[in-house]
Amino acid sequence: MADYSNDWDLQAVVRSCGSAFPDSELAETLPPVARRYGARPETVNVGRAAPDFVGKPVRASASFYDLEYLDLHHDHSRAPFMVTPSTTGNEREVLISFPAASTSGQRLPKKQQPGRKPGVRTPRPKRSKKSQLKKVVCEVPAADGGVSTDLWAWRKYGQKPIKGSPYPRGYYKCSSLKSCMARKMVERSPEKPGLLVVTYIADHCHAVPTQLNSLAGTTRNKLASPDHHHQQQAPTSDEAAAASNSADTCSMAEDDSELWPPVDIDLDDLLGSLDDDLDHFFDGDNGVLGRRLSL
DNA sequence: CGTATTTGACCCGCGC
DNA sequence: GCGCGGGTCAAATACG
Repeated sequence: MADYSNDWDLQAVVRSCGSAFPDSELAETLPPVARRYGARPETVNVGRAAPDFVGKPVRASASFYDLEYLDLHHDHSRAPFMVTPSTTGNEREVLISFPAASTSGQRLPKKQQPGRKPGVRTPRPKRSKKSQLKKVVCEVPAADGGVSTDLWAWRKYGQKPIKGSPYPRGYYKCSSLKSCMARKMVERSPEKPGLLVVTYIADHCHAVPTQLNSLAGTTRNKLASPDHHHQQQAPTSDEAAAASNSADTCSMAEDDSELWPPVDIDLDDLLGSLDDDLDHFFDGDNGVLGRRLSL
């Protein structure tokens, strides 16, 4: 079956980045997989654009920063990222980078260690070949307010230290739909600690959730507690948390106060203004986008 | 009580 | 074939 049938979200990411360039430049910059997005008229993706949020730290009760939010069709000079083919040479991989990195916020600490009893283990289905997975790699500023975050609801399912990198990598899967295979990995760039490297893998098999974290009832939006500031943890854990929270959508949980400047915006307010913006957007000369909204 | 996060254990692909 | 390293699972725990 066409394994690209659910590509649209990844393509959306690429599309978003692509607009940072003049079309001609984009055509030269992107590998085939990145240029292919235009050929999907049936897509249901709503490319929300939120130019006002680019580079602007915002705090919300859930994630709203998708690359989709970045304004890709208006002001190129404001587009905070660049798209380049992955250095791996893999056609299925695209590197999206956000040059304007800022310093990372410090995250807090956590408590003790849960664990898992050795032994019992259920058999798991065979893993698909890694090399066959579609990947979109984004580099985003670590602490500028989460330009990198997206509309999807993610649930963290793992974290691993990566050889050669002082920073651990966080693993997230889409929590909107249990059957959704979309995943992402978030790690801090060893060369540029101010950058987070976000790798999107697989596709969402559903539309952007109108209610983020639909499976979750709660988004752990812990309030900052004084204790948090006194507890210190291993740097790698802090970094991981910072990375996760900065680039993740729904896990911007504990103590964002250190990570997020004191700008408080409710998601509803945010989306409300966004909707206005979108109405504008779709009513304008963007017939293409309008057509893409074919739900 | 339900859900998210943490984190050690386990699984598996890949290079040698 | 073996070992390494990355990716995933799932129990324990935190939190609303």
